[in-house]
Amino acid sequence: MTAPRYWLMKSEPDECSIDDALAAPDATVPWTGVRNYQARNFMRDDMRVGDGVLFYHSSCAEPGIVGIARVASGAKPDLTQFDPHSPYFDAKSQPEAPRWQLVDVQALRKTRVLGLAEMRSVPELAEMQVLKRGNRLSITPVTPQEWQVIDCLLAL
DNA sequence: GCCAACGTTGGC
DNA sequence: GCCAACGTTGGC
Repeated sequence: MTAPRYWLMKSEPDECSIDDALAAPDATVPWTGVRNYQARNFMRDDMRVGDGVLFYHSSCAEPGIVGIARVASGAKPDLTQFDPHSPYFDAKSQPEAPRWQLVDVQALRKTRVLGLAEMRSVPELAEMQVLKRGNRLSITPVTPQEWQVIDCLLAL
């Protein structure tokens, strides 16, 4: 597959909000906690440093896109998988063969909240994976066209 | 390899 | 809190 250049990445604001990311050193955070193979594969196989990221808040009062970020590193092991005290601990993952990988994400700017209802109201965004019924994937590719439309909407 | 049961995600 | 949708597990 050709590497997409744009992504949407979900984060629960209770865990890591756009404000948390912007407040981190270099505004950069490791994208910990992904425990789904499809999402992991996107990070491991398809992301490149500099790819555009739509920072999305999920499981919260106002779900939606809340900021613009970029992929800031290549894939590396998610260390929380080896930490017995972490909720993301995976007893079946061996340090010699880490099962879960992550990338660093650098927040670039906070935007207004582009909520799901508004996204659904835009025909050009109808095919976005995050809007598909039953979608649960925490990382999804975004087309250049979708990126451009969202960029315009965020400027409003 | 099938598939039922179970656990999780996440909007509402 | 509800519940639809989906992924994973494990018995067979």
